[in-house]
Amino acid sequence: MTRRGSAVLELAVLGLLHDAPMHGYELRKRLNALLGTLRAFSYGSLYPCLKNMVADGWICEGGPAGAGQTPVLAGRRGKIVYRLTAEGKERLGELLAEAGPSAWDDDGFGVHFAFFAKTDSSVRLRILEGRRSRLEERQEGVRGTLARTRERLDAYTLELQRHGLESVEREVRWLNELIATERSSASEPPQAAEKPNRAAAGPSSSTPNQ
Amino acid sequence: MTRRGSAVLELAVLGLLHDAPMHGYELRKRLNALLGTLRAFSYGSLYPCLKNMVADGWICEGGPAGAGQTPVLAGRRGKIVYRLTAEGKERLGELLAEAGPSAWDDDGFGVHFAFFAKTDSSVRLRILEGRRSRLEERQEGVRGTLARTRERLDAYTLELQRHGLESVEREVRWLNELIATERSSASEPPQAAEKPNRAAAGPSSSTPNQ
DNA sequence: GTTAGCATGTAAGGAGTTACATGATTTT
DNA sequence: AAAATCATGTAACTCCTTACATGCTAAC
Repeated sequence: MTRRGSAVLELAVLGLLHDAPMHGYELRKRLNALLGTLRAFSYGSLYPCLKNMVADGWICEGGPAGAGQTPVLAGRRGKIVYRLTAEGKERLGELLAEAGPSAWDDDGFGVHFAFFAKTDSSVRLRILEGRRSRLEERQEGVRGTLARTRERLDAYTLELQRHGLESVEREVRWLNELIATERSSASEPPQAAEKPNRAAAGPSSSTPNQ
Repeated sequence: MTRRGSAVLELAVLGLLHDAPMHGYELRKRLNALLGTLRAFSYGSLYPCLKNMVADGWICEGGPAGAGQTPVLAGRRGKIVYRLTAEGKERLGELLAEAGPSAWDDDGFGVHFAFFAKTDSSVRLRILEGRRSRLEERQEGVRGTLARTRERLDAYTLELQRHGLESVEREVRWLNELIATERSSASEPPQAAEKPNRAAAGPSSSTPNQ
């Protein structure tokens, strides 16, 4: 159980490698595309994380699936293609089933949401609701201190608070819509989804990648 | 020039102590009230920062102003009231005159904005514009990778990207309004901004969201 | 054959939190 | 005087970035 960076990075890597084996460089691009405005990781955190995940047995070096061995391009320094191991898939399943606080906070929520297509409907709902109540708590806190100190604040500070609160309100409204959609379509994908998996039956998918 | 935490914390402390001398505990409350949803600091970063700032000469221990001496409540462990030194005021002035990248990024912008009442109008404008172009760059980047990878993304990931982009667009519109206000009132204080906005700037678009 | 871009890696350190340890003051 | 809260401080640890170092592969 070697220590590593955040659970965020671990989940993101597992989730991306679940779709297709990849090397680190490519992984980083997809990672930052996936997280968009939320976050960006550098190689300095990605590569050590990959090492640790290999040590933990979640992922391994080597080509797609059937041909078990490493390509062995000379002694060292070729591309290293990583893929999920069986334990890695299991681990991914555990992480995607997590609906506790770690999936509600600013760091965790985005990644969990990004992999909602791989997540059970009930878990999705609990994460959305957890996130919402987390935001509502924050709203309460800010509104409280704001009420207690409004008179001492200048116009700019006030405007900053106003904009901050409005952003949170906006996200709450967004969550409300998502929750409503999620509830109305009890187990369907949102509208045009295309990955109804989450059955985990077929191991050797053997995607002829690259 | 002892090392310390971010320039954010330094500026925030200087700005708050400029209004009134305070001890650390109180300072932290004001700090987190000031930054609202943006940020929250713990004692573990505040107290060491205060020490460093004393070492640098920006602040010193001791009561308000006229009565120069420390209250000296026994040998140790009473409240420690900090106040700005002359050098500290100078330093604050320098930091408030900063209109470069450090005042545009996610960390820096909020604090600089919070002290806009203490900032020159021209500097305010440059910071707002810098922040805006920073956000527009980010928009471009995300839109680009989104366009290149849209087909491979499921509905949830897409929704995440959409919401992220919309948040950025919203902040850009906010900045546009602020910039317009700033330009029209060349050197006046902002206005009694309670909630008179939503009509100030060019692009408007009246936000149809819900 | 040399520049440019792909690809992997690591050491140093910055920035901040958590958890703990302690003491002072107020409330009950 | 016990409990709660105010107040200060620090050591250990987490997480991530920057800056560097290296090598492979394609284009010109």
